[in-house]
Amino acid sequence: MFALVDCNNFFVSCERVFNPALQDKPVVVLSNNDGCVIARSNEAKQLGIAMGTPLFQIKNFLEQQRVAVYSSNYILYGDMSRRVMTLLADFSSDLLVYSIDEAFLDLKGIVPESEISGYAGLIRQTIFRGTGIPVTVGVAPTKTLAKVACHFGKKYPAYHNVCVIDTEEKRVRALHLLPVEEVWGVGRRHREKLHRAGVRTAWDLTQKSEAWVQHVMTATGVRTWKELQGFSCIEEKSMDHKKSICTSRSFSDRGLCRLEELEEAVANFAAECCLKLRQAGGRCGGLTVFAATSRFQSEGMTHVICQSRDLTVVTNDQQELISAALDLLRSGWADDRTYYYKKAGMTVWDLRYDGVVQPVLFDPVDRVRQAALARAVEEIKKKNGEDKIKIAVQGDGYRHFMKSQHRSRNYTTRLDDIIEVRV
DNA sequence: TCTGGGGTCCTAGGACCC
DNA sequence: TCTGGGGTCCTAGGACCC
Repeated sequence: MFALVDCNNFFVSCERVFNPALQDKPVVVLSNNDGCVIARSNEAKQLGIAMGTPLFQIKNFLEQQRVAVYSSNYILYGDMSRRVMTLLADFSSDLLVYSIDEAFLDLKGIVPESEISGYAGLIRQTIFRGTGIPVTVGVAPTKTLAKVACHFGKKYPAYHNVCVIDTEEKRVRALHLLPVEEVWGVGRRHREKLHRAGVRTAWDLTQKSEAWVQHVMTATGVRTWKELQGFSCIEEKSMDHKKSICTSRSFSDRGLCRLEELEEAVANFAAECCLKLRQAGGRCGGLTVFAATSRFQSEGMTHVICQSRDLTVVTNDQQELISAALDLLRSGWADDRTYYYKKAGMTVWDLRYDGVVQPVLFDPVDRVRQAALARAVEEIKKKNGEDKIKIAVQGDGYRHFMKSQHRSRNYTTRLDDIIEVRV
């Protein structure tokens, strides 16, 4: 049996932990740049606020309804997530962190089937007491069915956020009640195709032949189809060994139009990628830099820069990555006219985690000096803080190009932001 | 005026090999 | 007029997830 533990309205719940006045009130959290709604409390959902709604479209409505609005605070959410996952690790040696707010636990051999419901309740209670975050636990023989269980655990209050699918009867009943588009792995495109074929519920999908599912939904769809029938076959890999790492941002207002501004942004993206790479203990064999005008820009005003490059020697050196990223940006820069770039970013790929570096005979880079410098910089950062030393081109202004007007404090990671309690 | 960020997997088709 | 057969590898694009 697998348990899926899913934090309820996670980003909103994080804000509520440190601001109890938000309890029972409508709350939304915005995407970076205060662009879209990406998390909603149940009260906000009841007001009809849809996931992904652009803020500007509902700004007045939010004010009228006295909805509390927060910019996203990923430092806070990331730290709260880490706390939740740390507690979860005590409940199974086989823990798979699936996203910032979800994890699968393999319960095989851990608890007898008759006690599973109680165990799930204990998980819920432990996480809430330890972090203040409410979670829902869904338990079933496959990960996809655990997702189904979790869905119903949230939907019906009588379950008290714990739902177990442990009999054939429960499985069949759950699948009949579940619209096919709610199934994990069925998105918008597949929903349309399935509806046209008369497939409305998860049960309907299981009644189709394997060949039909393979044709309509390819190999991933077949796995979903099997999982719904109770045959476990989705082997989610742990995210420790990512295949690529990306850092990207949108810019506020019209965007950036000068090369120097974009250079500053890209240098910071490269530095951020490098930090993530080092924290993961990896090196990369190549990189891509991109910048694009708004998706909503009228025709003729659009432009996309997207330049990639292999590295001759795998690296996680900050200077080298920043320098390579800037070369790529400049090589894609359009001189003929002015464009307003609304979004830019960088991806590193071909990641290696084995520490093996294959040298080349005529390497233009002095690796020994490079490593010595990187060590010195790292020491300074460790002693004085991550932001205390940087490459000059990173500048100090690029964050001003991004909007974040309703950010909460970093209650759990910054001493100056720690919460005060008066008695 | 304004519209997120970060990932994964699969497949078709092109390029190339002998 | 007519143009083989059997492979592998890579990549772009599509679909999905949170």
